[in-house]
Amino acid sequence: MTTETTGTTTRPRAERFDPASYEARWRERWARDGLYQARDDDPREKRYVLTMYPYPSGDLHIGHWYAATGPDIVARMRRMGGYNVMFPMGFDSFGLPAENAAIDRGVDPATWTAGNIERMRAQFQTMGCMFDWSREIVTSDPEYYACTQWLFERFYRAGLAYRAMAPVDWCPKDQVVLAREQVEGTDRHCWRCGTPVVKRDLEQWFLRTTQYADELLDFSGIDWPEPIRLMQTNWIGRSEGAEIDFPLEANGVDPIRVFTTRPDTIFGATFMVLAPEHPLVSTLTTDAQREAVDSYVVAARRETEVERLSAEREKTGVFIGAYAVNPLNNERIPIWIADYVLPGYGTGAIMAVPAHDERDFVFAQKYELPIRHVVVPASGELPTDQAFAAHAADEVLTDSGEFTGMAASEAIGAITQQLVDIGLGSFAISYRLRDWLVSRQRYWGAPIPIVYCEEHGAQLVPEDQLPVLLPADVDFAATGVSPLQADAEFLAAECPVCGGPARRETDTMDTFVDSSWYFLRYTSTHSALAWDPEKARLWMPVDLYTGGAEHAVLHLLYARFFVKALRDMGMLDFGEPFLTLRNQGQILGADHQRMSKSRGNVANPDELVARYGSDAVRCFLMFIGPWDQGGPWNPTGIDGVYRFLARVWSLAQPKSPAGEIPGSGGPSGAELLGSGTEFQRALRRSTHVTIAGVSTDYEAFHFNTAIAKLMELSNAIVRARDGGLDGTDAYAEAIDTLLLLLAPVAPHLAEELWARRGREYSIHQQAWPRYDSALAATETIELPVQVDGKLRDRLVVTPDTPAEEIERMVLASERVQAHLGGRVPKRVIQIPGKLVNVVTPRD
RNA sequence: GCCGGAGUGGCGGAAUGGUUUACGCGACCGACUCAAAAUCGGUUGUCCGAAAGGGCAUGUGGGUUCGACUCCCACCUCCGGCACCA
Repeated sequence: MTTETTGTTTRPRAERFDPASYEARWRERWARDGLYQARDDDPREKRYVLTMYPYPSGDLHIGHWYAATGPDIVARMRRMGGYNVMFPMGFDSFGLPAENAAIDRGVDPATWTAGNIERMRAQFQTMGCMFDWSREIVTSDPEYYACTQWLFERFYRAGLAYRAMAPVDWCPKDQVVLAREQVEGTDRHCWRCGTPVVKRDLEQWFLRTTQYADELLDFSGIDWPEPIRLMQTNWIGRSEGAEIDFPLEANGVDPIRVFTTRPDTIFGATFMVLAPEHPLVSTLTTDAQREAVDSYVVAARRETEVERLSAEREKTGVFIGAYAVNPLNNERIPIWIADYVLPGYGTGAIMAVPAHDERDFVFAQKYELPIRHVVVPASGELPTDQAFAAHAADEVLTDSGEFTGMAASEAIGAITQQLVDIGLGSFAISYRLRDWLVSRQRYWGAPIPIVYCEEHGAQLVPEDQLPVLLPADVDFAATGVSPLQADAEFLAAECPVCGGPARRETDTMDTFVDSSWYFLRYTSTHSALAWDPEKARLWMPVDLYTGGAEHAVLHLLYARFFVKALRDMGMLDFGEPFLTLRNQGQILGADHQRMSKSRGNVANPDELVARYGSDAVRCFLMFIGPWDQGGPWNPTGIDGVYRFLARVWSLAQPKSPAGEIPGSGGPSGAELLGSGTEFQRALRRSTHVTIAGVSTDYEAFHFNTAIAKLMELSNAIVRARDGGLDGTDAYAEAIDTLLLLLAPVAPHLAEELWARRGREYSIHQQAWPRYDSALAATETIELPVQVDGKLRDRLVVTPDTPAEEIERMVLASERVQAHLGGRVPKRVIQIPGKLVNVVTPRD
């Protein structure tokens, strides 16, 4: 026994803080006891907490720890708050890397994936999260993808899956088509490998996401971050306007239908533009113009998507020789083709109003087409030149026949109505959103359950023949052709209608199909059905979903679409999968770049865990800053968090054999008030202020400030100990509360110390500490005193001191008097309990 | 270009109308040690001053207010998303 003279009182030397001595032991115990298994028959109210499952790339990196710890904290707090919490985990295990490994190294994708999953599962387990591993799912298991195929068949039967020839984005490196959402950036590159995509006309499978465009814009009833809602809203891109038919001058041809958001500018339409791909182009082109038009169309087809869509590129086009008629003033309008009009949006044709549309303006200038202003500011000032006039508020129509003088906002409806009345127009809405292209020309995915019969065309594989299994032992040569296409045994099928020979579909599904319903599978992992309806009703929807914001218009949009479609098929009774969504920030490399193997800036948590323990890594990650912000990785501060945990370790060691649980039977706040045990009272105040603060911080995902508050409490406990308070009920209450509040962040340390103090196993099954506002209240407050807004003095008063008394005390203050310098205060502002400000007359 | 988000000590950050810089890192000083590490105690926005004390400071410039990191207007920089969508 040693005696220390400064800082600490005499006590036995504490056992060294060594997380490795207990962390793994508790994890084994928790697993053995099934502590984190969510039971379907638990009568308590359910909470389904979910974090996005990872792709099994091989190793867990620091970002996985960061992403998982946040929801784990909330899940653990909810559980201690009395809820039946499910927090499952699984693997999104189909996808290209496995297949590329097969090509590069000759390993079977299934073997490669299984090995990665095994390693990552073990790494996940070192985090000490309360994952319910009994519900684990692996999307490449035949049991799982049988359900994915079965769901595809439901979508097909509901008319929500269809096959169509379409110009699609093709990644030449990965040899696969991509969904629109998987093509990124100004140079239109592949989301996975970064190679610029090219356009190809291919027959592909689509899911009809556009059917739900309007409903997907409705976020009422779900609590999602504003930026994600905005991104989805912009992606869907709803535009209200009109479709207008422009009859052709030549007889016997259908009119050209355009979409516009500005029908009020129709009197300013001086030419029309069709997309080069527009079906009417070849019929309308005059012989004189045919050669020029044909060569333009061919050139446009050869353009890459990048060149075609670049906004900076100079606009080009060709007059096709034909004319249309403006339905409202019968004016003759020349028809052009130009590739700045896109075939896939609206009707693929526009009325060009160069005075009021910047693109049309540029085009008109280049080809010297007339520019006519038909909308002017209400003040009546006409533009001095024939320049482009950006849209502004309070405009009126001019030079627009009977509509001249009408407010532009009103004219939009009035002109459209007139067109409706004469049968040449309709109110219309256009969306940017396209249907979801789900076919992938690769092996490692769920085969699309379709066969093609010469006589009966595309037919679903009968349900009792599912799953369509991926063949083993296939040849993964880098030929650019899916190995399935070269597998005669796989290709051979039977037509379910006539029993004759049929060819099997060789495309597999986008892995985002797998992840569009995995949250349903967790509710009934081993069910023969995709999910057990009763279990889904019990657990769904997900109460709290967390993950990266990069999925805003991918997974998060697809999953909402899926659930809405399944609801309309009568398979679910809700329309939103995730009630509350929170996005974690991204942990960047030390070089402030995204972590990636190729950059060599991936931080590996294993060394840190070995040195400091899981709890310290968890705490540190949660402490470095706001969870939704992320930031560059810099492990220097971990020592501070480790020291904090070591301090908790030494503080919470039992002084004597385990005893009563103090606090519960201790004096109430009211009894303590004025009891004379002022120091104990101060400690209890710290304890209860911390309960309130940490609870609200966890709930708001403010883990960094929650940990700061726990550090403050531990500092207060150190002072109390040094003041001789250990042994008191207030002291024991502070320690137990500290452990309970710390348990979600540092589950191993809290459990170990809880056990050492002789408390009931497990700390993770204890009730969340109760906050007593009377105990948190203060008897005296320190009021800052300002003169003209600058801090000059402080005043200690009781909260019930009358305002007149405070004012008298403030004005009596020497320091205030010194700063007044003889001036008479103009007024004294008091914010009760907050501050006093003495205002002097202005010079 | 359009739509979001963010700019506070040497560093990560705290405070969303009321004491700017909580909590932590780092640095410096001290205790313990033969010494070092670890641990513990202290100091730490900046300028002037021996001190008492005072001036200045939350990207920039204005405004509202007794009082602004916080609200309003204009601008600068950085990060993310979208990008010829009629």
